[in-house]
Amino acid sequence: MPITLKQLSLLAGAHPSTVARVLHADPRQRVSAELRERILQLAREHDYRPNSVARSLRTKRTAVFGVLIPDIANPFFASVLRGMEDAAAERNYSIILTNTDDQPAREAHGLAMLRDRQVDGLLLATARLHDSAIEQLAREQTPFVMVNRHTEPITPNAVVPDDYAGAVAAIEHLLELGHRRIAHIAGADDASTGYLRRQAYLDTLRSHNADTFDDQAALLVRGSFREAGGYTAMRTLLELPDPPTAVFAVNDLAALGAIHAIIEAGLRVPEDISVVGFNDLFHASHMAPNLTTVQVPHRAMGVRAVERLLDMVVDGVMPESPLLMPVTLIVRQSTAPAPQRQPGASTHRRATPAS
Amino acid sequence: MPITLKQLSLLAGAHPSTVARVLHADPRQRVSAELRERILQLAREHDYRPNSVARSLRTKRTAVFGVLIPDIANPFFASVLRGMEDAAAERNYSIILTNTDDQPAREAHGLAMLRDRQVDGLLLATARLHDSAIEQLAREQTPFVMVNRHTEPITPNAVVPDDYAGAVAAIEHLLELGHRRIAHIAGADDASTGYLRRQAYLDTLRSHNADTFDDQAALLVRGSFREAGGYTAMRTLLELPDPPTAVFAVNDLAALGAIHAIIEAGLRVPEDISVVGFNDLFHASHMAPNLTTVQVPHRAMGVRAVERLLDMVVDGVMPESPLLMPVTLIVRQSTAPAPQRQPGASTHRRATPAS
DNA sequence: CTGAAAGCGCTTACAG
DNA sequence: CTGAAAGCGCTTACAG
Repeated sequence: MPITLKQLSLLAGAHPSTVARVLHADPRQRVSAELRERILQLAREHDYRPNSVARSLRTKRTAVFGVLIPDIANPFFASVLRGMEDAAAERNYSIILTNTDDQPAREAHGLAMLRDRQVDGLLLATARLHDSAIEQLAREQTPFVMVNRHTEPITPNAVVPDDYAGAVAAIEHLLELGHRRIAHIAGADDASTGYLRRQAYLDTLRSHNADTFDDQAALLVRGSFREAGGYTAMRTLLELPDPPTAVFAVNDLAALGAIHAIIEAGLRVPEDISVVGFNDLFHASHMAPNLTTVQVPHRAMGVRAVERLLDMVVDGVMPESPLLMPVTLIVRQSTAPAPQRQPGASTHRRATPAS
Repeated sequence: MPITLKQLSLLAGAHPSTVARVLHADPRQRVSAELRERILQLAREHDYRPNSVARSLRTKRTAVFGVLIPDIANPFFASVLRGMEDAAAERNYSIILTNTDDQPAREAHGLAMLRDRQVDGLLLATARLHDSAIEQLAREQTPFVMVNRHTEPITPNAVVPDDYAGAVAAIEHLLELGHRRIAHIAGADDASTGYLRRQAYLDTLRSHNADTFDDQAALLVRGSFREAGGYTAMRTLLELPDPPTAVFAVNDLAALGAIHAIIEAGLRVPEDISVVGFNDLFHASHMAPNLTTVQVPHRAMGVRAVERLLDMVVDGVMPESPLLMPVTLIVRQSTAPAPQRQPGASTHRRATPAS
């Protein structure tokens, strides 16, 4: 059992309030040097540590932030969380984690639990473009920051990748390689990431080929943010009479699934089909082949989100505008010049064994 | 501002203690049906939710577990944490996360912070074989469970992979493939994982070749649990006059680094050198080549650890013996029969281009 | 069946 | 310079 303030004050022969003042190094304190020394000495001897729960009840501050994340086992979110925890620890804040699996019921449950625990603010990596739970938080003036995804229209308390610019860079890279049949494996379009990357895809292709481009005919397939979605979407694309020579996947996991489908169909990446991902997951550089992708500064995004939340909660400073984290196209081995299509050549040709 | 119990009791025209009893569905409660209904109704209307901080101060229970993890950005620990959070949420417990980067100072700081927050128990993924911080916790009777690593000798509050059996399976697999020069890239030997996997390596080779085996001459190199360590260790091995034909790495990250070094040297995996990892990381199956590895049930390990801690803290049930999670050798593409060594053939030969 | 009170361990405005 | 008191929002043993 750790020692309490009261016990300490008994030992020191001083009133608890005096002890508290000394321990807080209250600037207005004017305690005699001798008494202060005695108190400090005893606190050290008995390793006195204030009970945060009691302090929180009194001060109405917990120094805890609640985090809602779809799935911490997804390495992207793990990096973001690492950044959050580092930035929080720096200011003696702690992080309580809740996984939601993108299920509104789990989100609601997590939010309620976090509020019951009186967290000082929330970090949400779960925003949908129209998100009633988040609108509710805004109405209640609960301090929160959105990370990675934002609601529509974007608000100053958002810290997100520059999805649009990243997707434009990816598509332009493919165009420069000579690709003309460029597909997009889209994510959920109720998430800003999925929506913006898809929009950038459509806009870039349209502006590049204003005369003939037709949104309806675009090689746009709904996938998901996960591997299985990328796999299924790619199979759909491969069955087209005239399949794409390049694919921009909404993220690295979907790209991974797409590559599986391509290889399974006996085609090669990048010789037959180029693939670009998004995020630059921990292992994007270890995949077969190494993935060309749009790098998002995951960890820094977590850091910045917490810094903004601390500004709001501790310093009362509201952000003026959303923070778009800069992204970078990293060209690796999964993209190559468009193959020369021989008219009439089978698009389902087997990869010729190299030997 | 959420409503408090006191405000609610005013509205109900009943005493706070009565309201509390109704809300807790106290079995011994014998409140008139009418009053109970009125209170319940008002609580619903005003969305009354008890303040956990106040409750915790009173009950001396926070329903929070503290977690010490080396690095949540490591996908292995991310999976473990996911399991922990799932199992905790099931019982309305929350998780506060602290990253330590395996630095004792950060561990001490994290532990102090978690204790100040009055967590009900600790989940430690940071144990060293001789760990004074953990010995201290044991002395103080703080409830805690060790995950993935344990102190020496192993105690009942440990939930760890069956490291020894997994490593034996890996080595036997290589022996069956005809390998005789089998190296080990070891991890830190002050961690049970590193220590046991190394011991299993030595024991298995020794028993397989009792006459000629010499511990001192074993192809044992100190690496680390991270990629860079595997890379450096492999380079050392490749410079030997008679390099190994197979390598058992202490974990998948080290295996990844080793594969880099092998490929960089112009050799092939598995044709020239077989590689086995440990853990089966999320991306072990996506690496080039797909990694043969010992699968550890990461998520389940987190779940079981929390269940044990809940048993201890909530139900007062102490575990009788440590829990060794079963592991499985997964044979993929990074292992193959030992190459036929031609006497005098250069071991640093370039891979012959396949075409 | 319900009320009144104590108290968890702090912090802080109020006195003197 | 330091003490005495109130109170954060609960829970629970004690009365009646």
